[in-house]
Amino acid sequence: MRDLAIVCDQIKDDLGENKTILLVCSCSIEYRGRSRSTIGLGHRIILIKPDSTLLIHTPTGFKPVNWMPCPNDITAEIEDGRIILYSQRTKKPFEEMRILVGEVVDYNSYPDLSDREKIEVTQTERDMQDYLKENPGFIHPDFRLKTTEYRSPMGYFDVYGKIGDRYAVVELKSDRAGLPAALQIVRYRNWLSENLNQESIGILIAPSITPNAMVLLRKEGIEFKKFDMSGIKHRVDRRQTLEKWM
Amino acid sequence: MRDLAIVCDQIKDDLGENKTILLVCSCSIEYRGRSRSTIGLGHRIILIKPDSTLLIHTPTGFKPVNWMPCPNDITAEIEDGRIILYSQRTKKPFEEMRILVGEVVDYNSYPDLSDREKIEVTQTERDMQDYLKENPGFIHPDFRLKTTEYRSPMGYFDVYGKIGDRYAVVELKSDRAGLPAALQIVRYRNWLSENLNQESIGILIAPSITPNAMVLLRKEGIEFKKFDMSGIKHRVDRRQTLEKWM
DNA sequence: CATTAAATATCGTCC
DNA sequence: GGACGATGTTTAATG
Repeated sequence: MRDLAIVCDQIKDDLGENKTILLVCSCSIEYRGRSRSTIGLGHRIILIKPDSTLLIHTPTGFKPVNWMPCPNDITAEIEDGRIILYSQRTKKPFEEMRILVGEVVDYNSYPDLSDREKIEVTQTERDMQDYLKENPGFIHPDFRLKTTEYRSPMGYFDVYGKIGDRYAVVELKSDRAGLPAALQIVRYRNWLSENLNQESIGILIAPSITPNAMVLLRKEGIEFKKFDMSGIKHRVDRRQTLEKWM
Repeated sequence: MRDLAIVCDQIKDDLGENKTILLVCSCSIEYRGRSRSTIGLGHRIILIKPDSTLLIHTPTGFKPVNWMPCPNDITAEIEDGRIILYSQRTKKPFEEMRILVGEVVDYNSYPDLSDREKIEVTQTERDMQDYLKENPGFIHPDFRLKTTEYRSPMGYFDVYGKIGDRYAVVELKSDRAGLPAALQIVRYRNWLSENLNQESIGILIAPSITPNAMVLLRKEGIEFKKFDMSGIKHRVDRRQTLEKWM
């Protein structure tokens, strides 16, 4: 059993020096802000980053059970013989969290963690867009691109152009297209037709589509084109061995 | 500097016993699956949970830079004098990750973390719905509830009922309503009108609304009602001091 | 298992 | 700072 006062002082010091903190302990938590939550005593892993990001993980699952995004102010105090961590968000919306620490299983802090690398992600919707800019024929043999990311009052058109003398709006999804995506492209196409006072074309491009969405597209006369993400060249292909970064 | 072989053996043992693992180290990471990513050497906090959830955090920000949801198989090996963690998801979609560990800053594992508590969250959309069931007059003095969560082919109606001799669909948002929410209620109302062959009513209820969304609602003749979440009684009010759980 | 929608979603980007 | 859309979203509920 660790001496709580010593651990608490350590936390205060580490918070003051913006160290990375890993506290394994039992605790109960109250949150108030965009919503409100409470959870009773249980073992948790508490991670506090140098930027003040606060994450509390239970022993299962992907999502933290509670958290506080940076920037926020974190304080540690002893109240009635127990360590209490309090965090308050320093920008809107107001949010606050109180962690009552029970048993301290382990405490560690790290002063000098540095990470200057940026993650590179490919096979995203942006890659589809880049590919289609260079290969407009995939959309339609006669497709001529006018612009991408056009901001209409109905939402953003991912791709916008002409097929023959008709205007066409193309909606992209990097994963399976569902009802919302189908309704989105219907809405865009209809708005375009009304706005230009001329029948227009809508096309939905995605790796796959749900049955309900496909039914709607057929009914509305909108084409679905399957797009195999794994077949495209990436913006930056960094799939080398990682040796060069070691 | 720790002996890598010993650390690697420790990891193997801890993985075999489903311990909670916290590895602070520099590493580079490759991911392949729904998308594809690489990131070069940098300090990271690697958390492996007893259920095999794998989270890798950089020293900044809320989201893990890479992760693998459970269930997945994790192995540790030494290759060319370096520890390599490899994770492969054991259900669809196929995903895999390779972590090349550089400097090991710290390694800890915990065998017996137990958490049987469930978090209770209030002030969510569900709370709005419960409130409106008990206070249908908030929607309209004459509103008569027929059902909630009605599954229409256009999507789920949060609240469905009648106002006088007209049918009404109500869409709820627990946070600020934007264009997508406005489009949703428009399409629900329109589907209802077409389907019943009778002009129907749509109402959007949320704490606030974006200007674009409001413009659309006005144009479509749909009412917006402001709902102050903090004013409602919660399903279960547990805002007591946390002492009783300690 | 697939579909659907919520979430304290977070994050980036553009206005 | 607000608004808007993508995300390797995850998670829970439902058929």
